[in-house]
Parts: sequence; structure tokens; C-alpha cells
Amino acid sequence: MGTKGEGNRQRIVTAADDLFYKRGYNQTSFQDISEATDIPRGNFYYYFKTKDDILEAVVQARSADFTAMLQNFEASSTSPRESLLMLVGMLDTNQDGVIESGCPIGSLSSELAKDNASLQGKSRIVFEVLYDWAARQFSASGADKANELAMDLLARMQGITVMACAFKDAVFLQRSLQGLKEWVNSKI
Amino acid sequence: MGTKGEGNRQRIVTAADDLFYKRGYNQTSFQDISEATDIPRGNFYYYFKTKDDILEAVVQARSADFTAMLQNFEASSTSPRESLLMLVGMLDTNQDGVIESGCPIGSLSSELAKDNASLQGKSRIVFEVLYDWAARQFSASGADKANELAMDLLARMQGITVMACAFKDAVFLQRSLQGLKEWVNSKI
DNA sequence: GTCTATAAATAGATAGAC
DNA sequence: GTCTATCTATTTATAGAC
Repeated sequence: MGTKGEGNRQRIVTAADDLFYKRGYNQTSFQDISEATDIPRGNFYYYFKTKDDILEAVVQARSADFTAMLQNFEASSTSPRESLLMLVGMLDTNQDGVIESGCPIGSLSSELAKDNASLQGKSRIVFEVLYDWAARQFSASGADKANELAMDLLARMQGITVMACAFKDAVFLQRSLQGLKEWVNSKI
Repeated sequence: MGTKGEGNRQRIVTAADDLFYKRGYNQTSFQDISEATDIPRGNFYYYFKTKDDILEAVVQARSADFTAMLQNFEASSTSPRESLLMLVGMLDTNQDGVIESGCPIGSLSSELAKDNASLQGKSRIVFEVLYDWAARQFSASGADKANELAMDLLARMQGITVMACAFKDAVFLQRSLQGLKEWVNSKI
């Protein structure tokens, strides 16, 4: 901690986070991360024993980032309903990324499901951060079956994302976001 | 046509179709397909110039398979509503596959979006087969905005699939299927 | 049409100098 | 802590014998 190399470690994780989202985990090589950071390949192994370890660090970073963002939603809203609408609004804020590369959490899970069940399990914690938070918002608003509503909300967001990305369709995305916001309002 | 090698070509496509679903396109090697078919790697290039060509053949096969299946749904149902419920029922029939590997169409699109936009565009035709058919069912039942309903239905199915696979949750899948069937009934 | 051998490139990972 | 050189395995793809 506080050592000289922590800056490098952080830069590796940040670059890997971005590349894993835009190109996928398996299709991102050490060379890609090296070029993005200007840190030589061989140096990576001072910070991470394996490529899987880099992914685990990325998962930790994403969990922290989402946790901070969700706290921000709560802090800047006046009701759980408003907080949940901010979560939905992320698909609008990140519209270009959604259409180009999908959801960073959902697409990573789908990729790892096929060839690395162990890593898929570890990466699930990012989904769980969102799930727990959404369930708390529904619960705080007095809604029935808050846990189920939280899963339903995440499923709707994932489905909209997959189709908007598959068809490169911003019109569908915007129409669906409107419908999803109405759904949230109808449940609270 | 009718030549000796067509049997081999068919076996390659069938094995690749299965492997692309269960392991993903990029994570499936010629060696994997070779071992699954007992056809030597070198022989593949008699039938396909590149790995991308194999995927295009798989996409054609999937389009034909889904077209036949959807025709079957129509033939064995007494209403467009019933046909649409059969489509939803696929997630139940293929429950184990959904939880293990997701949706073959959706997960392929998500994978290709990240590193092969050209192939993603070509593989979209399988989605379009489902979309056109679903829109026709909604339209035949007299529903308003059949095209939008078709996209919404596919988005719901994709979202349920992504979350059921991410959380390995059959209970969520079954509950969501019930909800989706009720949604279909409410729209027709 | 079928198959073996191998090319050419790239992957993740290691050793060891500095 | 940093970086170069390299190892080993695997990838897609080709050449050419049969």
C-alpha cells in the first residue's frame, strides 16, 4: 500500500475494465492492455499472477464503482422511486455504449457462462450489488415482493440492452426505457 | 449436391452449432469441432474457407431450424395467441440449456458485438426470423402495434434468459415465464 | 474427397538482468 | 519495481501427398 507500483496496478485495472467491456474478456490480450497503458506485458505479472486475477480485480473495481454510483442515486433523490428511475436512466446515459457493446455486467456473465463457470460465479457479485440495492428501494417504498421486483427490473434492463445492441436500435431503446419507467411507477 | 462430402459438411455444421452455443464462437477451435466429429482439421478447409464461413453456415442452419419450428407452432395451435405461448414455452423446454448457456441467438449476438460487427450483422437474421414471425402472430390476432409487441416479447425473453443464466436460478425462470405468458394474454 | 504435416501468428506465462 | 527476452501451447490456415 502506498508503494510506487500501485499507480501502475490501478492503470492496468482501469484499462482492462474498459477493454473487457468493449472487446470481451477472452478477446482482450495482455498485448491489448499493454498498448492501452504503455506498461510492458512482463510487468503485469508483478501485480497479477494470471489473467483471471486481473478480471477479479476488475470485478472488485466495478462493484465499488456501482456501489458508489448507487449511493449517489440515493443521495440525490427524494424517494426510492426516484432512485430506481435513476438506475433505469443509466441505459439512457450510456446509450451509445449499450448499443455498441451491451451491458458490461450482463455481457460478461453471458461470456463467462460458456467457458469459465468459476469466474462467472465470482463476477456475479456485481449483479448482486445492483439486485440488493434495487430490492432495498422497492422494499423502502412499501412494495410487495421487493426481491422479485428487483430481479424483474434487472431482467427488463438486460432484455432491452440485448435487443438494442443486437438490432443497433436507439429508437427501440428509448421507447423501451419509457415503458420501463412507467412499469416502475406502476409498482410503487 | 448429392456428393459424398455433403454428409461431412452437415456434421461439421451440426457440431459447430452445438459448440458455438455451449462454449461460444471465439472459444470454439477447429480442434474442438474436429474431436466432436472425428473429421481431421485439415479437411474442414475443403468445405469452408474460414472459420467465419462455418459460422455463416451455422446461422443459415439456425434460421432454417427456427423457421421450421415456428411453422410447427402455427400448425399445432388453434390461434396466434397459442402460437406465441409456444414460443415462450421454449424457455421452459430448454430450461437446462438456458440456465447453463443462455440463449443461442442472444448470447451469440452479444459475443459478436464486441469483436466482429460484420458477423454480428449477419447473425441478426436469426433474430429477424423470430421477430417477423412474432409480429405476424400479434398482427393476426388484431393487436395494435404488432411490431413493437414482437420486439418487447423478444426483449422479455432475452432478459429472463440473461438473469436466469447469471444467477443459475430455475425458480426465477419459471416465475418469469408465468408472468410473460400472462403478459402475452393481456396483449391479445 | 480425404488426410498429414506444418506454416505463421498469437496467446498466457516465466526467467532473470537491471 | 521494471523491463527484455523467451518458453510453451494453441490458434487459424496452407501445401501437398494420397
